[in-house]
Amino acid sequence: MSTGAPSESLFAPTCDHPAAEDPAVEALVRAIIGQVADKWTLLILEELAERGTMRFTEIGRAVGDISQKMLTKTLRDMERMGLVSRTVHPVVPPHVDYALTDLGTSLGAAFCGVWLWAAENRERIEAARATFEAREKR
Amino acid sequence: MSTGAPSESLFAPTCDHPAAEDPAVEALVRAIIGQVADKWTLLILEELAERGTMRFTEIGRAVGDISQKMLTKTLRDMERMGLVSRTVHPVVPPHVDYALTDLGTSLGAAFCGVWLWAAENRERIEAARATFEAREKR
DNA sequence: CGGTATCCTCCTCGATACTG
DNA sequence: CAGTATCGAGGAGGATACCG
Repeated sequence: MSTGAPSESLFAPTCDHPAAEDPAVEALVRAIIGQVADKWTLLILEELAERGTMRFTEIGRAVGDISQKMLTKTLRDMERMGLVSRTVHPVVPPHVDYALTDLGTSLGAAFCGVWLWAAENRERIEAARATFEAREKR
Repeated sequence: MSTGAPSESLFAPTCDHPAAEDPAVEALVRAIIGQVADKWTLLILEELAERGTMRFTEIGRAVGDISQKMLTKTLRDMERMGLVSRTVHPVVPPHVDYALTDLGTSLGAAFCGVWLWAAENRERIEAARATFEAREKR
């Protein structure tokens, strides 16, 4: 922000290799991150974290430009991992509520550092990109 | 610097919506995360964070099962974003060194929270998956 | 309303071959 | 050693139509 030193003490200072000790664990962790770091997952996570319980189409509208297929798929995957809970109210017309579990909420908190990093360093990245493009042409 | 960042210092523990205030910023941040949360990017980031300066084939060997194409592409993308620096030593045979920039190092630190989350909650996720599969069958 | 099923289109990614 | 160029398979993801 005002001074340098962006976000050093948000979490553990260095975090050299959290799960790198066990290659099997690392592979699993990597797989988890791969699924969790999905565009739609992140967006849905955000919306649910902000608004609490939401209905299917409500999430679709909030996220904006997501197809029904991707919305269903992403919600299922999140449910499968235990990030969201799905509650069906047996009425007509159907009514299905989605909400973050504790696990989902904690994931949102974990991603906070990355969000802040991206927000803080957005201009730096754009500048780097411009520099790279310029150097590329020469 | 930042266009109208009113120093929102009320980013308390939970980090509800870091950049959600400005949709344009959020879109850019999302794009950044999308690129940064790539499987190979994460792995290369890890290796470079642990070992420091490395050469092209050295990174390839360390990461393990990455094709030359993906290694080149990912390193270029990371360089483009200013995450790594690329130094060519004009000798025969060619010698190219890669190292994390300050930005790259800070990204590694930011991702620390997610790594820890994934490592800590690995078993919980696997349990949730098992539960989901079981419920699916009924 | 909240899905599932089908088709179709990019676009990523790997394998292979070649080069300075 | 450190790439670039080309091809081809496969999966991600959108559009559309239909169902409980």
